[in-house]
Amino acid sequence: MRSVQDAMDALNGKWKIAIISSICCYGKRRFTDILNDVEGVSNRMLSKELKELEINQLIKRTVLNTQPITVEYELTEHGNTLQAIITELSDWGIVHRKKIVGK
Amino acid sequence: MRSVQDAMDALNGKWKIAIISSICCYGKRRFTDILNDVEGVSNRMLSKELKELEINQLIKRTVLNTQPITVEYELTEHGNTLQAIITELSDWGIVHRKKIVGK
DNA sequence: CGGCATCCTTACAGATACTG
DNA sequence: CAGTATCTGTAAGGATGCCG
Repeated sequence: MRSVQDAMDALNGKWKIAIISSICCYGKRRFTDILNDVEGVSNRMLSKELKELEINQLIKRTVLNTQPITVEYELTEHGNTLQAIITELSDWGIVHRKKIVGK
Repeated sequence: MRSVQDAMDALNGKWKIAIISSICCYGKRRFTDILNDVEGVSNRMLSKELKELEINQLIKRTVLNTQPITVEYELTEHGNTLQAIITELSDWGIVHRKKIVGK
């Protein structure tokens, strides 16, 4: 019961799922890349959501020693376990949309 | 991709999952019962979230012809399909909590 | 009993500009 | 490039009171 809330807390915010999907899809992904992948997100929000995902140990942030600096984001092992849930949510979302919007 | 967002939209708000869990757990549940089940929710919020759940055809609202009136809420067939997701979320939430808070 | 109306406070999030 | 800082509007949500 509380555990469901824990899970939702880790995924809340408008962009987290899209961000995870972007990173997951490419394996590794840079800040600006994600900014472009996720339609509508601002750098401010992206920064904030990435930070929260990192705190929750769903993604890993790596600073590369280049000039100018490059930052790579990738899913952690723990982050990867989300895939099953995302898939289920996606499946249900499709059914749900058909149900509500009509076929 | 959008479908995940559709699913999240249907489940957003602070209380929806708890409300669904309450109804689901008992089969049928009345307004005040849910108000007591879900710790911290106000009648204003409960009313609002129930309405949204009803619009999304996840719950069914039935007014009984008593004095004073009684209202019963129950999950629709469509609402019941959420159980799989809620279970998965719950499982993941438990793992996640262990991971973050530490065992 | 089961809400709705109102008021009010805070959290969320966009736009823009700036920094190492 | 990868963010931070600030400023601002909106919306979520709590408290309370009223009504059929």
